[in-house]
Amino acid sequence: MSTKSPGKTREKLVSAAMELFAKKGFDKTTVDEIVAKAGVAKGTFYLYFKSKDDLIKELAFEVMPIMAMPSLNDPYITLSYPTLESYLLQLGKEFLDFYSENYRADIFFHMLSVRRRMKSLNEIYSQSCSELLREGARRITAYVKVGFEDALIAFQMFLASLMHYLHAGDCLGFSREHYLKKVISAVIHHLKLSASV
Amino acid sequence: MSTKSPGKTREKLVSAAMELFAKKGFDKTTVDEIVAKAGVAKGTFYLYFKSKDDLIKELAFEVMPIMAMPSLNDPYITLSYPTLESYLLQLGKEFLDFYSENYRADIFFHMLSVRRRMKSLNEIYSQSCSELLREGARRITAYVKVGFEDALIAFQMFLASLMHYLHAGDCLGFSREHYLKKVISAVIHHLKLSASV
Amino acid sequence: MSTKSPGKTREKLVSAAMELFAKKGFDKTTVDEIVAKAGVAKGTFYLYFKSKDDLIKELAFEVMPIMAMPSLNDPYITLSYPTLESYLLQLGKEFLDFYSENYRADIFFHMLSVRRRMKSLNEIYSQSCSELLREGARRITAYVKVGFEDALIAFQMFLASLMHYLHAGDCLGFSREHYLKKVISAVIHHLKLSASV
Amino acid sequence: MSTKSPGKTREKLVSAAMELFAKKGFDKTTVDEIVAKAGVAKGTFYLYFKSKDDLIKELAFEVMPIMAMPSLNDPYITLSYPTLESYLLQLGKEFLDFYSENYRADIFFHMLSVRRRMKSLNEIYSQSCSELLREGARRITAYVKVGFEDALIAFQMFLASLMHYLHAGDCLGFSREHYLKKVISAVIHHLKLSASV
DNA sequence: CATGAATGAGCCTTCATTCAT
DNA sequence: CATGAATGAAGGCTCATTCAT
Repeated sequence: MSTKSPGKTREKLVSAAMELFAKKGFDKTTVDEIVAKAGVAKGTFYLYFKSKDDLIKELAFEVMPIMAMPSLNDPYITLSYPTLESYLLQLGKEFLDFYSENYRADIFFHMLSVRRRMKSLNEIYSQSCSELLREGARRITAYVKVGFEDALIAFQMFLASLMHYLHAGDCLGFSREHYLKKVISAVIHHLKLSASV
Repeated sequence: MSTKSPGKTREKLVSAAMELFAKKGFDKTTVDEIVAKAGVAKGTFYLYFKSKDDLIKELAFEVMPIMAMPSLNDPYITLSYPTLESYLLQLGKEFLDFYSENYRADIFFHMLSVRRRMKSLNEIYSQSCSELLREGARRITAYVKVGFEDALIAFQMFLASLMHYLHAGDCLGFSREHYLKKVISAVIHHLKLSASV
Repeated sequence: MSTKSPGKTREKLVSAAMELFAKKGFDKTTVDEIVAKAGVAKGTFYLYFKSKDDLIKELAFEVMPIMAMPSLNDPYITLSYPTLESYLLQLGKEFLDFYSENYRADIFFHMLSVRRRMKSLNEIYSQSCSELLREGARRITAYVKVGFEDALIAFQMFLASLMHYLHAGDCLGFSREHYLKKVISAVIHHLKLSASV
Repeated sequence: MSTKSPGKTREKLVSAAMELFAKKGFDKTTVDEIVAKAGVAKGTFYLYFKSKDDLIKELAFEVMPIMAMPSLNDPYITLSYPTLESYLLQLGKEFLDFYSENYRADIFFHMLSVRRRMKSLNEIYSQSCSELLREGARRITAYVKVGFEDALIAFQMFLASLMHYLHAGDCLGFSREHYLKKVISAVIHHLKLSASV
C-alpha cells in the first residue's frame, strides 16, 4: 500500500514531523498526525522513538545553529574566500537561508525555551554552541591577527546579530544584504581596532 | 476561607501563573495549578481570562525586551550618563538583570517560537520591538553624530548581543561585565567609523 | 439527561465497576465501560479515583472476608445463638451467601494474587484479616473454655474451610449445609479436646 | 548468536515466563519481556503458544495444588509414615515448601480469579482438584477406619487450612510447624470421633 | 463575582498478534 | 523453525473549558 523503501521508516517519521512542526508548532502536533503523514501505524512511531519528547531531541539537533553554517566545517573553504568580509558574508547568507525555513527557527526558539527543563537537550545545545563559537573564532584568527578572546566575542556578536535578525529583522525593514553588510563591517572594525591595540 | 482582598483576584492569578511558569514552563503548567496557587476556584479563572492562551499574552507583554530597559523610557536619564559607553552599559546591565529571572527568558523564547501562530502576540512583539529599536537609535543619535540607519543597526547589534548572552553566555565563560564592555566597544567603534565617513 | 441525585456519582461509579468486574474480571474491564455504565463522562472517573488501581482498593475493601460476616461485629448477637454450633453455622451461612455473588470471590482472589505488588492493598488485607481472626477467636472463647491460641487456630481453620469451599466446593458435590455441618463439628471437636487437656 | 540447544526453545520460554511472573505478576509481564529473557524472537513465541493466555494454562497446570504434594502420588510412600499424623505432616510441609516460591501462590490465586472466564482452565482445575481430594481421602482411609465422605471432608479441611496459611499465615504469627501440628490434630480428632460413631 | 462538579475530545503509550522474509 | 518490523485497537489519563448554582 505504501512505498516500501528499505530502512526509510525512521526518515519518513522525522520529515513528517518537521513539516508538521513547521505548520502547527511542536506542542500542537500530535503523534497521530505524524504517523498519518508518514504513512505508518501509530505503534511504529514507538519502535523508533521512545517518546514524542525523544523525537524533538533528534529535530533539535538538526536545527542547531552549527547546522546552519556548513562552510564552517569545510577545511578548504577559506581558499574560496580571500577576505574575512567575504567569508562572513557567506556564513551569514547560509545561516539566514537555513533558517528561512521558518519552522527551523521556531523549533530552535522552542528548544531555547524548554532546554532548562530538558537536561539532555541543554547539554546538546551547550556543546554545539561552544563548538560553533570556537570554530568561528578560529577561522577569524586565520584572517586577522587578533587574540582568540577577541575573535570569540566578535564571532558571538556576529552570530547574535544573525539570530536576532530571525525574529526582529522585519521590525526595521532593512534588506537582508544591507543588514549583513553592516553587521560584518562592524565586526571587522572591532577586530581591526582590537588587533592594533 | 481565604483572605478576600477586593479586586486582587486578577493579580493573584497572574502572579501565581508567573511563579509556576518559572518552575515548570508554560505548557506544563495547568489551570488547576494556577487557581490552586492563587487560592480561587477553577471557574474564576475564566472570569478574568478568555483562555489560557489569553493569559500568556498578558505575560508575554511583561517580558518584552522593552520592559527590560526602563532607562530607555526615562526622558531625563541621559543627564546621568555623559557618554554613550556609560549609557549602553547601564542599559546592558538592566537588560541582563531583568532576564536573570530565568522564567522571563523562557517565556520570551516561548513567545518567539509561537508568535507566528498567534497573530495578536506577533503584533504586540513587532510593535514593541520596533519601538525599542527606534528609541535606542534615537538615544544613540543624541550622543554621536550618525545617521539614523546606522544608529538602528548599531542598537540592534547591541540588543542582539545581549539576547544571545542570555542563552549562549555560559558557552564561553566570559564574565558578564567583560562581555558587555567588549560588545559596547565594538558598537561604538562601528558608530565612530560610520560617522566619519 | 441523566438522573441527577446529589452526591451519588461516586456510588454510581463503584457499583457500575462491581457489576462489570463480575462479568468480565478486573483486568478486562475498562474505565470506558465503567463510565458508560455509570452514565458519566470519562473525566469524572478521575475526579473520584486517582487511577483504576485506586478503585480496586475501594472494591477490595468491600469484598474483604470481614465484610462477609456481619454477625461477627454485632455485640449482642450471641444472645440469639445459644451454642457455638449455631453461631458458627450462622457465620458460615453469611459468608457463603456473601460470596455467592461470584464477582466478590473473583475480586477477592484477584486481590490475593496481586497484593504483594500493591503495598497498600496488602496492608489493608493483613489488618482486616487479623481483626477478623481475633474477633472470631474472642467469640469462641465466650462459648467454650479454651486458650486464645487454640481459639485462633480453630477459627482460622473454620474460615479456611469456608474459603476453600468457594472454589473447591463443587469438586466434591456435598451440599453447602452438609459441608458446613461437618466442618463445624470438626472445629468443635478440636476445641473440646483442647479444652480438656 | 545464541546457544542453540535443539528443542529447548519451548522450555526456555516457559521458564522465562515463570521467572517474570514471579517478579511482576502475570498481567504486567509482556510477551516482549518473555522472549527477551528467553533469547528468542518475538514471532517464535507464537510458534509454541497460540496466545499469551495459552501460556498461562501451561503454567497454571504447574502450580496446581496437586503438584505441591508429590507424596500423594507415590504408591509406596505410606510405608515410611506409620501414622496418619506423620503422613499429613509430610504432605503439609511439601505443600508449604512448594508455594513458598511466592509466584506459585500468585499464579494459583490468579487462576482462581479468572477461571470462571477461562473454560479450559476451569476444567483443568476442577479435575485436578477432585483427584487431589479423592486421593487424599483414599490415603486417609488407609490409616483410619472412616467413611469415605468423612475422609473427604477431613482432607478438604486440611487442604483448606494449608491454602489459607499461604495468604493469612502471617496475620497471626504462629510458626508454620505449630500451625501444621494443630491443624493435623484437629483433623484427626474429627476423624476419630467420626469413626467411633 | 465566585464556585467546583462535570465534561469529553484528545493525548501519549502499550502490547498481543501477524506476516513477509 | 526462526525472525523482527509493522500493526492498530485499545488503554489509562489529562486538562482546558463550561454551566448550574
